[in-house]
Amino acid sequence: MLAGMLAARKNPKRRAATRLRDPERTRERLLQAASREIYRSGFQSASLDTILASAGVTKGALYYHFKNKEALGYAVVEEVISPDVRGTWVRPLESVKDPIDTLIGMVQCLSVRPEDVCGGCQLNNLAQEMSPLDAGFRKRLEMIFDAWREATASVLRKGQIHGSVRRDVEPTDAAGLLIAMVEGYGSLAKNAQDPKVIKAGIKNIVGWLRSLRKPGNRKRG
Amino acid sequence: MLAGMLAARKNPKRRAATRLRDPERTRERLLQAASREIYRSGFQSASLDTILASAGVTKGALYYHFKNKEALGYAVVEEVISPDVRGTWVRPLESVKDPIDTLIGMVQCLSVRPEDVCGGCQLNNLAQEMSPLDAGFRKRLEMIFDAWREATASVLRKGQIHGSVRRDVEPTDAAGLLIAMVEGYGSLAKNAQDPKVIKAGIKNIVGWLRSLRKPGNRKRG
DNA sequence: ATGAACATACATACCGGTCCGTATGTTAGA
DNA sequence: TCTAACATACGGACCGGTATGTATGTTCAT
Repeated sequence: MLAGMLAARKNPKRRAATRLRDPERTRERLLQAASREIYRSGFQSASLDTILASAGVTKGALYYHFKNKEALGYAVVEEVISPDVRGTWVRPLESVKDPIDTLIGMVQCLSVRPEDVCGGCQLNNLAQEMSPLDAGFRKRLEMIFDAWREATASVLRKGQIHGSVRRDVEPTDAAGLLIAMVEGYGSLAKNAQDPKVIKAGIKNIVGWLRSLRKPGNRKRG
Repeated sequence: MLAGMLAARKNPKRRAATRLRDPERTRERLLQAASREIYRSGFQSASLDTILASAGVTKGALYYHFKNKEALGYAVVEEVISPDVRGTWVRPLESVKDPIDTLIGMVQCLSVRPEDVCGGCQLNNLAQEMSPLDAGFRKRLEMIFDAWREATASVLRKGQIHGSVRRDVEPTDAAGLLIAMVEGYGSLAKNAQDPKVIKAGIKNIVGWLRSLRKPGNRKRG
């Protein structure tokens, strides 16, 4: 046990002993490289050779860790995109006081960096490309959308109970509309290749979010 | 001219004399076939062979009428998608009485046929795929979006003058938001592969459109 | 009979995927 | 403890299929 850890100190200065033969790291590098390449080129046009070059490994490594290109894509959805969306749109909604303020803050945190705007939303990109073509992608992506919408609807319901959200708001409808707005503006901005579109979108979405607040509970006048 | 030409009348009864050698028709068939194949598979994955088989011609005809695949794609944007969007979202706004009612009617006319919902919006599909990759596509598609937004904003401005639209509405912002909602719900429905998503979207968009109406001008209580 | 409007055949490049080799770790028996 | 035997983790050549694009032949229309 101990001997194993200390073993093979051949080149103490070069190569931190963990560089070679680190399968978890290799798999993670493949996932990240695939995520980037899919983000740039779409799944169908994503070249495995490009992914391999970016990850610094070869076909052998890829097909050891993943059955095929499709499985690699599924893994990107489950292990890269899904955690990302959860961290951005679901976790911030747990244990929250004012839902509207929180949602406004999240929308205002949408990236306006040109690189992000021009590339679009990873989730939506893949959904648009693959959902009509591949049920495996579709189901995995729909689970992410569902989690996003349900988390938003849930926080709106809590707000209604607490009294900060209008009672005539349908939480599920409003959550769906919010997501449609976010993705819709993301699409327009991606096409325009211009962060100004997203900035205008944030302003308008925030305005709509304010309209969900119960009269008399306004934080800003 | 009169002599010599025995001209090989092999099959006089088949082939109405105008079927063969109709370059305009050939070009149009190529455009329509390309439009369908691009709609199904996206531009990058659209196969020229599939397009040719669908159009019933061969490579020679394609490369006689179009310089390359890119030029064919551009022509689809300009000669198929652009007129389609104009007919659906721009022309109905010309010479209109109540802008809100008209916009509501247009949104309610959004197709809920499974085939259309599952395939998504031609315009948005191409924009999402190609805008980050090809400036030629991007500019052509942006012109279409601009025309759509400007026509909508214009009709809202007229409504403000006429008194049917609230004065605190920013026409350009509202037009952009409407388009974002339409495309956003279209994206969600395409991913869900379920017309119910679009139906819910129509309901919510219509509700938002009603909120733009000037108080006292409501057509419906 | 001459150019326009195609059809045919082919060049070339790249794709995902397979196959086999090999270096590295791990285990088991003497 | 040494090592044979095996499992793991890759490297890299190679293959069939398909992609766009080209070069050239053929036919129709005037």
